[in-house]
Order: sequence, then structure tokens, then C-alpha cells
Amino acid sequence: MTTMSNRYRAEPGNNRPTMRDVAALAGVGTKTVSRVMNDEAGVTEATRLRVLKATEQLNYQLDIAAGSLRRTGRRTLSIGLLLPSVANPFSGEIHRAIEDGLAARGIAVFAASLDDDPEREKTLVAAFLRRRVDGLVLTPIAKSQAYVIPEHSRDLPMVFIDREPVGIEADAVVTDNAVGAARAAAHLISHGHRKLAYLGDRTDIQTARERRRGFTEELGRAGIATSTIPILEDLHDEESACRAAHALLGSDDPPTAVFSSQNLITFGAMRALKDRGLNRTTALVGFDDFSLSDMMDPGITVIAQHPERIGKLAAERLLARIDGDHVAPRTYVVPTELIPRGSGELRPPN
Amino acid sequence: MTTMSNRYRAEPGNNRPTMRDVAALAGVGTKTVSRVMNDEAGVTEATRLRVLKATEQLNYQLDIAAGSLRRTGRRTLSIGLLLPSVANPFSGEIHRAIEDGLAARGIAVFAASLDDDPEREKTLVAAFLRRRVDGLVLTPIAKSQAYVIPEHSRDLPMVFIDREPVGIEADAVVTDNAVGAARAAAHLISHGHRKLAYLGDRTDIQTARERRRGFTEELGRAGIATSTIPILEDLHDEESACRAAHALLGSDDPPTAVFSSQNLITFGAMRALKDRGLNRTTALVGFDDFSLSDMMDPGITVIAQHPERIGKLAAERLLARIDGDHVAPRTYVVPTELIPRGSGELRPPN
DNA sequence: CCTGTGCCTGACAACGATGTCATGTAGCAT
DNA sequence: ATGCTACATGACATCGTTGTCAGGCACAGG
Repeated sequence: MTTMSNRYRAEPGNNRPTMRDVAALAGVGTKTVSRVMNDEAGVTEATRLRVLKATEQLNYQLDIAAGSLRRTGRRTLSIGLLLPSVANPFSGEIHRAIEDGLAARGIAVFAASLDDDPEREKTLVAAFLRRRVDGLVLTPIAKSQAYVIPEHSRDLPMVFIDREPVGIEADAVVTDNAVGAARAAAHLISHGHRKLAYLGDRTDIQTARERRRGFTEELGRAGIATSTIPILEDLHDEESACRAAHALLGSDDPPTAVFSSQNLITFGAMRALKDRGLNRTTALVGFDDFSLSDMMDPGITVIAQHPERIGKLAAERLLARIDGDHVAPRTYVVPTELIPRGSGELRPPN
Repeated sequence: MTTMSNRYRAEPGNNRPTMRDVAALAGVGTKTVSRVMNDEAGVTEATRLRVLKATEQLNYQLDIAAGSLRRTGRRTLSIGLLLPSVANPFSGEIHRAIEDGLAARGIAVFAASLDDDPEREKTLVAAFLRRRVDGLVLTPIAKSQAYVIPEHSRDLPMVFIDREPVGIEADAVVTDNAVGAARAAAHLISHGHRKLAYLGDRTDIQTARERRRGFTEELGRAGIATSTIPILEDLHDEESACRAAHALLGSDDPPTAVFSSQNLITFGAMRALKDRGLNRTTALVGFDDFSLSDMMDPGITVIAQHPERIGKLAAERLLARIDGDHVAPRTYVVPTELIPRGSGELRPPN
């Protein structure tokens, strides 16, 4: 059993044809088959047709991985994409835009989920590297991305998305978090609010800190003492956000307007407002757009990000790097957009 | 430039270490390095440590693709996953469950989006095959999947999800569409409704047909003449669904309860109901759960699918096949669940 | 008829790894 | 001391493909 000839595998029928089989059937050399499969010049039309016929007869498919071993540049025509979670709709949109941006070049995407786990980040990047991907698109979560410096200096193309990397100079595509949050604050202030409140995500997340910064800076610009504004942070899911919002709204001096720094927090805030019958009274602006936001009562005003633009830009930058672009790394900022739908335009009482 | 030695590439620093480099540094043979990297038995602890030290010094990463060329079974430790779209939340959940199911075995996932395009299905499957994936998880959309028969008979593990394949006998994991739709009908009928209406997706989609079948069969069981029930189909997005619902609700004899066979259609129906102020009067049950369904007015009663269970089961079946399971292919059915939230429990007037 | 210029074409080595197998060494019993 | 076993180790061929290079053929010009 184990001394069986290599040509024949233990499993029945598991004999995928190789270039040699095709070459033999077409009566040409393997190099000629290779030329045909790769659309290289210098093959007679007659030979080409003979080879193509043989590939069809045998149902032959080129082995990209085997080829990459010898191919100049060792391209595997695949990249690694690390997302918070492939099940996250925001990530999904980015993923899709990247897929679309790379499809024309025949590049396939390995996708994996981070789950906010710094250890996983390293493990998954290592898994991508073992597969010799042509590039990486990463959402960083670990404290530092210095661990990929060796690869980066080996010229492995790399683009960070959503958050900027720490400890390494590399391309990044991020949302304008601070500006977006500031815009939300300005919007609420311009509608007469002075008693704002801030519901924020875990402070170890860079984007969360940026949003808070933008928000508080705008307060300063408007002459509102930051100390008077409740800043509730380290909320990471709908439930904790809902509890925090309840505490806030049930206090002696409740805010007239709430800003929530992220989707799930917005949901929690919406729920608390509704529970207390304040949804048509207390203003709300959320960071991140979401489906059905316009079906709420009232519609929810949001600071919309543009995941598809982030993904598109990341794919473009990665392709440029793959094609040998060596300009200095920089961070690309994708603007946000305030979409008024009602909840953010509610005015304070009196 | 082109006559440069092979050892050195054109790009600077692009010299990834190989097993040979590690072997040289550790003063052992490449085979020993291979053994260490693959946790094979028969290596002294002392040697093992020397090798590991060398890999760390050189920042060496095993090349899985190169290894797969020679490895028994030619395993690439990767699979191909074809989804309607990676941006679709339902698909995202399936994707995630599959990723989780395969991660323990070190298998990476190539994901790609179909976009309801039968041609794309074939192109993308071919792209997976060229990468010699160890298995395929496919959402079929083409009229027939007979084109993968050659691969299937070469024992390439394959699991179809969401829809059953046509023209090939292979494992499939699907939702119990007919039963779910029937349950929705029964639920509405049990709440006193006789004047139902059906809003359905494109009829070339198998699951859409199944849902209609389940729905109408339940009508029959309840003694409601199918001919009296409006069946509006070929709706594929929110807008067309909204228009259809408007037409329905504005007719002489509007239904007292509506069933929508899919997420976007549900959204369209919700919008139409709200536009007409009927959201608290006309009952609605939608197929597919969605976030914020409980925040609607009233909450939306749905037939929930379990994408995470579909993904988990698909991953299990695929792994079993990869491990050599040769039982006859079958279809696994994942049950749906009716989640009452208000809209489906509204009673007809009088 | 000879030479030169292109153009097709295939032999061959090599990419980075692993399966096979032979070799060497240590340890133990005789 | 001898012979045996068991185990650790490395040489080598090979996986399927592509880069390099040399050979062969056709055709044009002298």
C-alpha cells in the first residue's frame, strides 16, 4: 500500500492531469503548453488549438501554486485580508470592494476574522505568510504591528485599513474619525443643544479615541466646558450601551442630545431612548450608517462611513505596491458624511 | 539585468529565506528542518531547538504551497467558498461559521462573490481549482452544476449550501424553506387571517420557489382557495417590493396579512405599510431575520434561518469528505424558527 | 546554392518542500 | 567483543510549473 508507485494515489480516480499529460496528448513539449496556458506569444495558432483541445479533453487546469514556485517574482495571485469579522456588515462591504478591485487581475482573497484578538492577528498573518500571499490588507488590533517589519522590508505589499498601524511605517486607509465626530457635535450644537453626552467604544481602540477627540474638540470650539459633558466609554456591545444610556437618561440632569460612537452603541442608545419614551425628544446622532436607519421613529441621523471607498482605495494601493510602486507610505483618509434623518435634528425643549 | 543570477532578485531585499538557509544555519539537513516545522517525530530535542533558533533568526516561514506539491494527498490547506456576496450579512454569517469550523485544522478560506451571475460561478470555481483547493463550498446559481462533475469524481470534496445543486449528486446544506414558509402561513391563519398575500423573489431561484410552494400548500391545508390569494413574484430588491406592496395594499380588496419571502422584500413591504399607515393594522411575517427587527413598530415577526448552523454543518461535512468519508451524498436540512415580535400577531379587523 | 534572420519549439534545470531510503550511531543483550 | 535493534539524520529524487537557452526550420536576399 505504502510502496505503491507515485504515479497512482491510494484514492481511486484522484489523478488530476498535469501539463505533461496535456503535452503528451497534444504531441508538444510542456513548455509549449505553458506558453498557451499563459497566453504567451510565440505559438502558432495551429499548435495553440491542438493544445487547447487537449486541455479540454483532459479537463486540465493550470496549477497556479506550482507555477508560482518558478515564476518571476513568485507571485501566487492571492492576498490575505484580515477583518474584524467577515460576519460584520461593515467589514463585508470592505471585503467586497477589495475583491472587486483585485478580480480584474485574477487575484484571489484569503479572508479571516480577527475577533478583537491581538494574538489572532499575529497567528493569522503568519498563516497568510506561509501561503506566500502577494500582499496583505490588515485591520490592526494588536498594540504594535512591528512584528511584520521583516516582511515589510522584504517588500511584501501591505495596506492597513480602518486603523493606522503602530510601530511600522506603511500605507493605511482610514475613515476621518475625528472630523466625523466633530461634525456630529457641531450638528447637534447648531440645533441648539448644549447638554450633550458621549457614548463610546473601548478606549484601547484607536478609532474610538479619535472619535472622542473630535467630539470633545468641537465642544471646546463651541465654548462648552468639556467637564460638564458626560463621556461614557468602554461600551462594546448593545447591552452595555443600553445600560449606560439608561443611566444617563435617568439622571437628575439628563442630556438633550446623545452621540454614539459606533453601530452597536447606537442600537443600545436607541433602545434606551425608546424604553423611556424619549426617542422623539432627545436628539441622537450615531457614528456608522446602518440599514433601516430611515425606518426608525424618527429616522436616525448618522455619520456615514464609506466602507466601499475604503476597500476600493486599499485595493488600489495594494495593486500599486504589487506593481512596484515605491513611494513613501502614507495614510489615506476617506471622508465621512452626515446623513440627517430626523433624530439629529430634534431641538432641545424650550 | 535579466541575466542576473537566480539567487538574487531584481528587487532589493526580496530574499525570503528557504529551508536550505535554515538548514545551513542550524547545521542540519533540510529534511530535519522539515521534520521540525511539521512537528514530526524523530528529532532530538537538542536538534529541534537548534532548528527553531535558526528559523527565528532568519524569520523563516514554511512555504505551504511548495510543500503541498510533494505532500501526500497534495493538500494545500485551503478551500474555496462561493457566496452570493461577501457583503451580504447572511452570507457573512455562513462565512464566519465555516472559517471557525476549519480554523482548527489550519485551513484557510478563499472567499468570492457570485452576484447572481451563472457565468461568474463557473469562472470563480475554475479559479479555485487552479489554486488546488482541498475542497469547495458553493452557493449554486447556474442552471446546472454538472460542470464540476469531473472534479467531483476526482474526489474533490464539495458541499453546496443554501440551494441544492442540479445535475450532480453532492452534499448540500439547506434551509427548510418550504416548512418555514408554511409555518408563516399557518401562523397568520391561526391569527384569524384568510386574506393573505405573498411577495416573492425571482422565480429562477430555487429557494424562492420552495418558499412559495410551502406557503401555498399550507393555504390548501387550511382550505383557502389559492386562486383568491395574490402571489406577486420576481421582486428582487426593496424598491420593487415596495411598489408591489403598495399596489396590493391600495387595491379594492387589500389583504389583511402579508408574507414576504426574503429580507429586502420584507423591507419594501414594511416601507409600504408604514407609508400607508397600515403597519399596526396589516399583519406581516418575513422570511429571514434581520437586526433591529425588534425595534420596528410593531416588531417584525420573522421566519429566522440559521446561517451559523448552515455554515457549521457545511464545514463539518467538508472536513469529513476531506478526511476520506465516502458515504453517499445527501442533503442536510437546517430548520427555521418562527420568532414572534408583533407584526405577525396582528389580527384582522372585526 | 549559401547565408542570415526570425520565429517556433522543446530540453533542461530550478523553484521550495517532502517521501523514501540508506547510513550512521548509540544502547543493549549475548 | 560481537551482533542486533532502534532511532536520528541527511542524500536524493520528485511534485508541476516556468525561465533560459539552444536547436531547427522557413523564408528572403545575395
